[in-house]
Amino acid sequence: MVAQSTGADAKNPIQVIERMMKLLDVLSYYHDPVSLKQLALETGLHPSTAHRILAAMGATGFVERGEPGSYQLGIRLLELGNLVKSRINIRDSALPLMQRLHQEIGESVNLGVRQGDEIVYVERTSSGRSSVRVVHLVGARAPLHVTAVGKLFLLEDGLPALREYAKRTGLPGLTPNSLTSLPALSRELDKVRRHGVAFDNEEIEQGLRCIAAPIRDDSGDLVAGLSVSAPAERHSANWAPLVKQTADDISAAIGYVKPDQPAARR
Amino acid sequence: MVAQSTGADAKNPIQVIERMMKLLDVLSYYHDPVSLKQLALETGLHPSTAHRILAAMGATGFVERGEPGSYQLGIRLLELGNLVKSRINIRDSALPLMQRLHQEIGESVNLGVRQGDEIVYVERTSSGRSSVRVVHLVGARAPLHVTAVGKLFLLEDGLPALREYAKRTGLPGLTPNSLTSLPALSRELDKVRRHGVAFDNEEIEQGLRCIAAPIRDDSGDLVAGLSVSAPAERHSANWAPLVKQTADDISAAIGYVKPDQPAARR
DNA sequence: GAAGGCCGTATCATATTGTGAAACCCAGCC
DNA sequence: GGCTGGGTTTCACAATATGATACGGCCTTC
Repeated sequence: MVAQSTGADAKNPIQVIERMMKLLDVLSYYHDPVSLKQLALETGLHPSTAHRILAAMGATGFVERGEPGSYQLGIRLLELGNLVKSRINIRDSALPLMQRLHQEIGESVNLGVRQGDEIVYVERTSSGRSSVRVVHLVGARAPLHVTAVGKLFLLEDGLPALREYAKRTGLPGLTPNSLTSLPALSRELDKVRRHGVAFDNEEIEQGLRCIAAPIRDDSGDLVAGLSVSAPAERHSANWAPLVKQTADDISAAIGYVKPDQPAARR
Repeated sequence: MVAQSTGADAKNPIQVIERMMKLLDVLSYYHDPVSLKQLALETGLHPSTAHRILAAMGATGFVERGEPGSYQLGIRLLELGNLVKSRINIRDSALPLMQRLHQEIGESVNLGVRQGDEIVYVERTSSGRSSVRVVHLVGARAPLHVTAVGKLFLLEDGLPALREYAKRTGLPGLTPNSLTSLPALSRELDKVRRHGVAFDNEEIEQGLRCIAAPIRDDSGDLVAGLSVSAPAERHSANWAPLVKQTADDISAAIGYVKPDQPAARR
């Protein structure tokens, strides 16, 4: 008797539910149907108990039974998942985290999405703290290759698409620092890949620098970029980890899970 | 005491889980955050009980708490849902149901997906029952406008795209019955829309008729068509409901939920 | 500004609920 | 045929979740 539970328990989260989650964890770990024995083994539950819980979940479509004694995640989860997805909204999910970042850094934090060959800024922290309020109003647009956020998208596109973009747009320069040649831009994107964050070093506007990190949705698609923009003299490269972390947090909030660490919680 | 449960219970599906599902049902019904009271009311659970269960679910990400006492479905469901989605495979899900249909009708049952301007058949029931085995081998291709399955996709595309298709392909005819003019094809698609199934009346091959119904995935996209093909003399229009039903069953199996009846189960 | 609701959360004795050892059953295998 | 090894079902037991009650914010009302 008594739970010989492997891990620690938070408070009193109804053992049944906790066990249920354990089972779902195991099921989500193996993409193929799992046998009862296996489940019982890995969760540390009695086969009997596991069976009972699984049966209950089966009745509601949480799990499906193929061969008797063989279980896998059920479509009901897909239904519910889609419901969640439909209510998720990047701006709303991002805003609180953006504000947190804004508190920490004290500079403008922006959320930009791609629209064709441009980045459009859809959200911006609007505290009055910073006296010199630089930059992008909400709704502002800018070419991909001169913005930090835009570079994230260009990298995602891959080299062939980058070439087309270059040909299509001619890579216009807005400041002396703008990267207006394909090789220069390509090298820059390589840097972005290595760092996981992108920079804009006075490429769109003199005296303005940016750092941006990618935000991905539940299917792994790059859906937005989070950027901090500040006057060049106040800019600090130390922000990079913070920006990246915040972007990751937002990604998580909208359902992104790192490819290597699947949905399993434990 | 005693469960004053509204509905009937299957066997002994662990009350807690059943209750949990009730809560999820209510949560999935309202797309916005729901208050504890509301939940308790609609599920018939004691506020205290509801609270406890919700807390447990909250600990695992099944539900999220915004304002205290305000609950909504959590991202964990999205994670699990995506896992389910990734393992779902139309062919595998469709096959058993196709075989069932094949039993009932005794004619070839085919599964076709779109590939550019063609339908390609990716699965076919292969019982030896019917001596005269007509039709499409797996892997066979055919233009959209002369196949029942193809018409489903053309209808989905809408009129403008249909015009482009017509211009692009020239609507070649394969038999005297083929519809080779835009007006004729457009009228035909109207029929498809009204009936919910599409027909092919010896349009691809003399003496061969088909009925097809649409298969949709969890996001409502048309992903395949299910068709029954038979020699014209054996063909029966009575199959239509059966084909439609089977296609609907397959859709359900891969996560499609009818738009008007959301994920709620009860 | 105090009183009164209202709603979410925490407490705790109670008995209803889920538990798990053992029995059962069904295949497949020696 | 008997045996092993899984899945499923049973059942007496007590640990478990239950829900009446109490608590504590917060807002509205008077």
